[in-house]
Amino acid sequence: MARIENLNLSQRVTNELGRAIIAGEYSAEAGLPTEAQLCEEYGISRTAVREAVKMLAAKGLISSRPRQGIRVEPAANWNLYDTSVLKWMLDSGPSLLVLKEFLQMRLAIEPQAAALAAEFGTDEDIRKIGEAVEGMKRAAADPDISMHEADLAFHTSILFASRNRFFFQLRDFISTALSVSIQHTTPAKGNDMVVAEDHGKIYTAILNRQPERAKNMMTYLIDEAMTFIEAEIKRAG
Amino acid sequence: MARIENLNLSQRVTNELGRAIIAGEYSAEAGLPTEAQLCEEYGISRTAVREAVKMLAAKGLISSRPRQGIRVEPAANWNLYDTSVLKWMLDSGPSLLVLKEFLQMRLAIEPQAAALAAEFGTDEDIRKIGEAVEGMKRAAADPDISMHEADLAFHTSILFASRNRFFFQLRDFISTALSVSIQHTTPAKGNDMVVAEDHGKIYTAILNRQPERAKNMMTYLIDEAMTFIEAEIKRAG
DNA sequence: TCAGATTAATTGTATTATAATATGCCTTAA
DNA sequence: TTAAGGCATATTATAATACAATTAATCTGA
Repeated sequence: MARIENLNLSQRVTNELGRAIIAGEYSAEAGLPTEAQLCEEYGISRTAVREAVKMLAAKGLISSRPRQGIRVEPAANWNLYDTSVLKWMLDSGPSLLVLKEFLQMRLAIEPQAAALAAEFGTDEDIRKIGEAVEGMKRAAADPDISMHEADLAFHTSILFASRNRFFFQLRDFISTALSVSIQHTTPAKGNDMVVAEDHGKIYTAILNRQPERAKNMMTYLIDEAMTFIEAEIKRAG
Repeated sequence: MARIENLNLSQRVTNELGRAIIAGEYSAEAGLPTEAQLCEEYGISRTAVREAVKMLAAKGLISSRPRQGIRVEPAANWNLYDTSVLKWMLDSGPSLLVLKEFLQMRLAIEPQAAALAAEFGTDEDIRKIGEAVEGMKRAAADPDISMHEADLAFHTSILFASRNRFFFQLRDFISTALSVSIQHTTPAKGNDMVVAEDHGKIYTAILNRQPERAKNMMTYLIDEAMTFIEAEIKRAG
């Protein structure tokens, strides 16, 4: 197995197996090879294999029992809010369908997060949102600055400002969804300033402690992307 | 360690350590004991300890590196959407604050899920929602039947009907949030029929394919609980 | 035909040994 | 005195082996 990055052996095996499971390379009926077979296949010790199996089990992908072997759990049990699981999912091809599901989730989470930010965010929290908006405006004006990064910072800062750990916990999920979304919806870099200003309106609403307005502005923002994607889905048939 | 249920050794150690970490029994600075110390403390082999450590690491609670030992990860990295993690959190005392956070999340997720169910749920999906409502009505009329169970079935069936795997994935989270909510908000069993009928209105809206109405009805339902909790928080000071 | 015992396959746990990693100390030279 | 580099050391990472526990499948006997 190629040594990639700083990951240790069991982590690399976890990645490889996780990816394969989600890609559907092991059926739910047949399950995975036995520990012994995996040892041989990867040329590693049982220790490493077992640790990988435990990590995947902890993420809900598999379960293992004596005599029965290692089984693939139903996809409904996979912890999709685990960063690794999400990554493996996207490795298997981010279809337009998944993108739509992402946007449906964002439409639930982010407007509510914006409202909570307006209600409960500290001044410092809100200042950070403002900084992100400034970053987006600079990026819109200067092609050398990354718009994507500032965009992520904006959405993450709102989740943080919601002062609700369950919302903030979704930052990786939202970031991933946003990134995938951007890949599909950004045709030209012409309207970057318009986008930045739309984000600015959300910031202003939060700054002025207007939860409903912040929520509506955020809904609008995500709905725009949704409209775009639905058109694309229709075109793709 | 007491042998509880069918869990094997490493799973029991995982539970015990997970609970302790979330209860704050190990500081982020000091971290956990070394593997060797944990072996001695629990009287088990390093194999079992390491597998527990790997599982907790997979859930974002800890990380371990050579020479450095086992560190507690910042709480922001804990995967709160993992069923076990959520359980350990509640073991450490479900405060009114957590309850409020739960309701804020439900207010984001469930109305949107109801709207999606009205738009995309299959007839079979919606039939199941109807069954859950019937179950609630029976429970409201007959004190021998569990209202709680039917209530959970209702909310879960809507998540399923959303036809979005990310919403359905939250069924454990929502169920937990709902259970905690019920423990706090159900004083008497007098208004059970009213509650069942409120749920029935959501079902009817979904059945009639009225996403906006379904969303609003669900928002109303959860807002009721939120109002109750906010009053309780104010009273508790 | 069925209940119960037996067998065998697989994971679960323990033990020991060695390797890899990273921290902090120690040495050395500028 | 201080900074760079190497060395010792603590801890996890990996491997190998042995045996125990679990459970599915098979066999046995009435």
